[in-house]
Amino acid sequence: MLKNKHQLALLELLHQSELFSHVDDKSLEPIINNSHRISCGKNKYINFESYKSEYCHIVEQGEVMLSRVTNDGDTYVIDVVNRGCVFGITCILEDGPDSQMLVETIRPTVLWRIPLNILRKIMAQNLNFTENLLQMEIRTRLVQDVEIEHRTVQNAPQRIACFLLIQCAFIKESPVTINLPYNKKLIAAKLGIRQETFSRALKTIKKETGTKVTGSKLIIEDIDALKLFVCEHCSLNYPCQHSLSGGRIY
Amino acid sequence: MLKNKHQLALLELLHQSELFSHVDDKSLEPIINNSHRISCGKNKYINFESYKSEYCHIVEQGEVMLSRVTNDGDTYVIDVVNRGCVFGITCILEDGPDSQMLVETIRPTVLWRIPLNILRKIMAQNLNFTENLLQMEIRTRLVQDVEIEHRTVQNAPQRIACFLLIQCAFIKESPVTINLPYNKKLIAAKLGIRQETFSRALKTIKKETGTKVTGSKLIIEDIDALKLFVCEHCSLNYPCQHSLSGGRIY
DNA sequence: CGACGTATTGACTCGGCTCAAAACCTGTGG
DNA sequence: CCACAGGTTTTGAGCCGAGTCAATACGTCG
Repeated sequence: MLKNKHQLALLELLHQSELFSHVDDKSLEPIINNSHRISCGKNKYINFESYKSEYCHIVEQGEVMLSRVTNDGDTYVIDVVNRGCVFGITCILEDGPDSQMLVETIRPTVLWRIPLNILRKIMAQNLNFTENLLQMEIRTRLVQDVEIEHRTVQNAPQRIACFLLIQCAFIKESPVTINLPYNKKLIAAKLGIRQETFSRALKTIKKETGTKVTGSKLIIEDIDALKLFVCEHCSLNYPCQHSLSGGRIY
Repeated sequence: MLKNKHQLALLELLHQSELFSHVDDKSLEPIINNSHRISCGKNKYINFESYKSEYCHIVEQGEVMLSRVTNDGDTYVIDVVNRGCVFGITCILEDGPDSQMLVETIRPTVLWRIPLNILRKIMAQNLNFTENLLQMEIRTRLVQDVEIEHRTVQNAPQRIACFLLIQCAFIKESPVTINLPYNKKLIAAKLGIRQETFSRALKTIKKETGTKVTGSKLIIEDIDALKLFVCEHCSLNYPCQHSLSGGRIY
């Protein structure tokens, strides 16, 4: 089967993504042939109108915000995701509930719309895929569990510090230089705090842990000080594997 | 195979539970024969020492609190569960992360310890079971999602009111009389607030919605007033199915 | 009846929110 | 290269919800 360059990019994406990495090329074929490529600029809404969806999406490039909107207009940011992330898979099983997410690009983005019934066929034939999906679902649930814990027992500076530790992943030696992955208002929203509070809390972190901040660039002089600042107030131990490893699905 | 009365009770429990209800008796046989019955009083810890568990549990009767403990001793209540609930199934797949829950009975309780490798065998043979597990895992994750939303956008009286609405399930006509399922301190903990705040917030609900409170008995005079009080501040619509229907797993 | 656990109330503190203003950045066009 | 506009971030002042600690009231079970 002849493939164009977009389809080849999709194939590579599927190979790299955690959910599809163990599926053989033959089974991926129907996905390639039936998915729809969406390319759009920043601040666009995807799939907003349809709640009970027959599609899921995978991000090829760019960045996407997943959020929920209450009936009176408040929003809560579920997560901000990029290349390789799958969302909308919640309703892969018939008669399951849907997730009612609002999906908005925060920079120019390419993503693919995959019909769920294609995935259902793969499930029926491939126990590996189903188990992999289950594994990722479990992991996502655990991360959320920890998220609730943090919102219950941690204050704003601690939550931000935890976010920073996750940004510098498994790096062990100080100093570490990192760039914030998106703007501060969005990070704040993801952590469930206001940007003003974020700004002030960052100053607290600066003072307490000797971290340097210039714009969106941070220099963590002493990573152990950061760990001391936050990891005692958590049920996990650094490096908290399943918070770090990607591969969450929504 | 001759079964004793405890084993018969387990069989009945499995039949009624959402996770196992579609599994045929022949496949349930190994569960019956290899599970261990645990009967204990209130305020006992179950399975505390072993994090990376080879067992899951199902509650036959009584009530159990699932919680997490941070390194500095703070606790957060994940859920309070009773008959039919399965927990510890998080590590059903090898090399997955464990959930590190603290499990404590809050009244005299009977539960069964089921070896996970027995369930793995059922998974390998029974796609229905695996899909059912996946479905429940997805539903649990969605409930948690809504939980995070509520902790972000709702205040204490609203969260309590939501809890009350769930208690009276699908009942549509006022007035409704309900009994709180366990003591107020624990309800408060489950909602992520202090018992003093709970007490004061309940008074607010009384004033705002005309609900009557005497001890652990509540009379909701006007269920629409309660809905008005809380459901606008939520992304779901009453009756919010997947918050209500049981069958969460942990 | 007394004792112990549970629940409520009061007084106080404090973290994070709100609203408003100022400062800073970045890109654009003259 | 500068000026300006728009967006983002920081700072300030004040408020309010929920936490804390301590005292009191209530319930229930011996």
